[in-house]
Amino acid sequence: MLTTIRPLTRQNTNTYCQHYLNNSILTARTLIQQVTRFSYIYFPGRGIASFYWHPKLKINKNEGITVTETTTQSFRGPVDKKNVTVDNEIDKNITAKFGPNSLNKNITDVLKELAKQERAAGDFFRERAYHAAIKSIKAYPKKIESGKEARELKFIGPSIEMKIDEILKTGTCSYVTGYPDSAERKLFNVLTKIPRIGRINALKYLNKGYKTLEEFIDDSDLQPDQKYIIKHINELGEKIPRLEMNILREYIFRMLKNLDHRYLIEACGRFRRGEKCSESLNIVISHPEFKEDATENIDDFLKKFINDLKIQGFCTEYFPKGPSKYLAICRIPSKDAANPYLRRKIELRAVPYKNYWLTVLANTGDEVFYKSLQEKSLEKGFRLNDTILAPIDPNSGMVGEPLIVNSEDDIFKILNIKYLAPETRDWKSS
DNA sequence: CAGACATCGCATGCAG
DNA sequence: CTGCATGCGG
DNA sequence: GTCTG
Repeated sequence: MLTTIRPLTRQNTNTYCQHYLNNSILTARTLIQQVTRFSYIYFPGRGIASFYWHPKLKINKNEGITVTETTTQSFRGPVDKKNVTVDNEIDKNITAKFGPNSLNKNITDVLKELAKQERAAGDFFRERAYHAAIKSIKAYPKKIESGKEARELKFIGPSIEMKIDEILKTGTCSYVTGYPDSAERKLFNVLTKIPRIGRINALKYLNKGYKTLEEFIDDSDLQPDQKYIIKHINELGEKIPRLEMNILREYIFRMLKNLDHRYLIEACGRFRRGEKCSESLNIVISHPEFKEDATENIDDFLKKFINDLKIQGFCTEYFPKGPSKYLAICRIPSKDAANPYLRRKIELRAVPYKNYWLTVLANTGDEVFYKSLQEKSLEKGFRLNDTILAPIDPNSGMVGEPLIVNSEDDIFKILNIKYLAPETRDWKSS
């Protein structure tokens, strides 16, 4: 037996480092990547941008962290001249009631389309600019009668002013209609729905000469999950009605509670925000006994659980997306064989108990709301993501001890932000 | 009018 | 192997 | 795309 000879994995050869911004343990490789990629990082309350790392911090999974040599090296980016001011605008937006203001839906709908186009085109800043404009218009309590009137609002400049005039006149905008809905563009839109195919790869495949999905599915580079999704692209593209999401959720919920009533489960995403339908269901699972330092147990649990779902026939197929995260294709068992339920996408993940509410918050979204919340947290001197809520020392920029979070409300309380019900977190759409 | 705006951790691929 | 670039996702 | 200095 060649027990002494094992393949060298990349992980074994890496030196691990501690990221001073969020205390996460990263490989030196990744950390250096981050340094080069984001040459400066803002700290709240001061404009200094710096980055520290421990190149000699080594991790052994069994023995824990051993510091072989503590060299602190700092990278300094350009110094930010302007003072970071507390932006009352954002505060208002965060805490204000965000009731649907459909007075100017005719305009925002077109702008939303434009934002979508810019995203597909890869222009992140224009996409963002349109979203800012939409937000601004939604907060405006009157019906907009002219581009000039809208120009007074924040984030509306000369370009959008013109577009609004056009929208008011024609109901649409030549930038929208001017985009030909060609076969190529349609294929592009479908391709980007496939996991791990974004706009770059979609373009690459288009340039390779694929004209239809049928041709594309034979591409040898495709992974099983990609092939499966292509095969069922229409079925899986169907939106799940809320009622059905509830049944799916209930099924998993009962399975879990039968195992142990202490399991925590939350269906996040659009479902939690109270929307009528969604393309997938996003489920987060935890348990008080899920410890942060024993993630293998959590991985094992989820693996077994999802396998059980498959044995029962509820889950027809599943694809790992990481050790504690799966894409499960599920179908509600139907008594009427002639009318089976459709296959649905369920994102299942299990997390340590400490991260449960942070993960739920992050996964509930929407994107725009959560991003604002993260920005707001930084301003208030906290680091917030799906694994940590911790104060940042304004002088050193170092992240302190993670705070204990036992509910979603805790997070809002710590940040001193009024709790927002999930239903009101719909900032991007509607 | 030029430059800022920016989740970030991770996988992957390339050149040397 | 290292250094570097870049795409993706949620 | 808009905003800032």
